[in-house]
Amino acid sequence: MSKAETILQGAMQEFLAKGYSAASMDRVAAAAVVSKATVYSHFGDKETLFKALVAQMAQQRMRSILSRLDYSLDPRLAMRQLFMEGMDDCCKNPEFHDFQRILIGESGRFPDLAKTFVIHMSKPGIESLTRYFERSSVFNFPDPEAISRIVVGAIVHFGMTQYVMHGKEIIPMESDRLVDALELLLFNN
Amino acid sequence: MSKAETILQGAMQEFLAKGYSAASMDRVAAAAVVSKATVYSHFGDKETLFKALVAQMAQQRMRSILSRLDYSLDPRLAMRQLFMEGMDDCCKNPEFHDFQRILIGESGRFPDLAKTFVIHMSKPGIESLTRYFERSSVFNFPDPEAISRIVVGAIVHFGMTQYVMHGKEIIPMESDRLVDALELLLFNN
DNA sequence: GTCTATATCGTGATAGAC
DNA sequence: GTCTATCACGATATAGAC
Repeated sequence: MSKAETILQGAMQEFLAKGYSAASMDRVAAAAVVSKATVYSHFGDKETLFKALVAQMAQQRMRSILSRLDYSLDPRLAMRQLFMEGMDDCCKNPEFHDFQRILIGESGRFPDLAKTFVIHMSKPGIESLTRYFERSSVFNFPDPEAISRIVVGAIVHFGMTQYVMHGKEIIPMESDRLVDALELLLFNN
Repeated sequence: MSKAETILQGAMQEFLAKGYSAASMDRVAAAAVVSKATVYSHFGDKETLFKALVAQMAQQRMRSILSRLDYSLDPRLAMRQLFMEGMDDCCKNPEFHDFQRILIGESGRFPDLAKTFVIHMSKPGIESLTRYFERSSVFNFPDPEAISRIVVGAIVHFGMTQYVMHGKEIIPMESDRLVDALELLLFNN
């Protein structure tokens, strides 16, 4: 593994755990088992390192979201499968929870990072589902993109409330119930 | 205005703009036009001040969410009105965007604050809409609470993507389209 | 390229006068 | 209760030896 990769890995630990401002370059170096000067020679400063890290994480996540839709399956099954996988992504992945925390938390001071996330994750996700609605003869939505947004929003927000915001015990709900309800709405029972 | 209120107002400025870690007690004192020692004499330390501030903001927001549902209206109109108001809350309110950023951003290190938000805002919102679904004879959802979550999630996530995450220009969409689509799904045409 | 050692500054928090 | 002045610390960033 190259030194730059090692540093990024150390940075991931530190930034995901502490957020941008509270993260310490000392601890980044320590986690990467490298001197602090080495960190600064590879990435110019804290902000640059942070942006490189987020770009890398977004890229990794992007792969997993593409070509999730199986056009050969029965639409009802294809949707169920997609919703389930989306739920797992949003719910069973503590590292992704931290990623959301830091991205949203810093979206005020790092708007470009937030936009990168929207461009590489939200947009492709919404668009591929929209295309599926348009192409499948089962659906006849007057505004497929709006429906797509409702579906994605419902799933993402569920993971957000239950896990990122620790609402799991306060307003408990099995993710299957949300998937069933989505199916009911989309297929009109 | 009492000194405690003055301090909280200064703290709001600083914390909403910078987040928890990057916020400076010096600047809080400066914004409140008070000495730093005065801040510390009223609120013991930075963490306590932060929690007091979030509690106050949550309480203020809570009021606006209660009793939003008009049972005397035609369900279709009542829903439209509710969705529109929810959209405005989530979209047209920069201060709320910052509030979401900080709450979510710090939900890892301040889980109690996140839970407070869920208890006082998410839960009542979802429950009151669920009750409406249950009581209105127009709807016959097998799982009203799940439907309620879909609706709330779709609206909150829309504001999140378009405004908090600056996706407005990247994946543009009028909020009316989402409201129309929600109506279509709920009323089954 | 990588290290050790250091410069410089802003931070949270407090002591003590009034 | 409120101020001024200050402390001890850890932060980002860099200089210079190897």
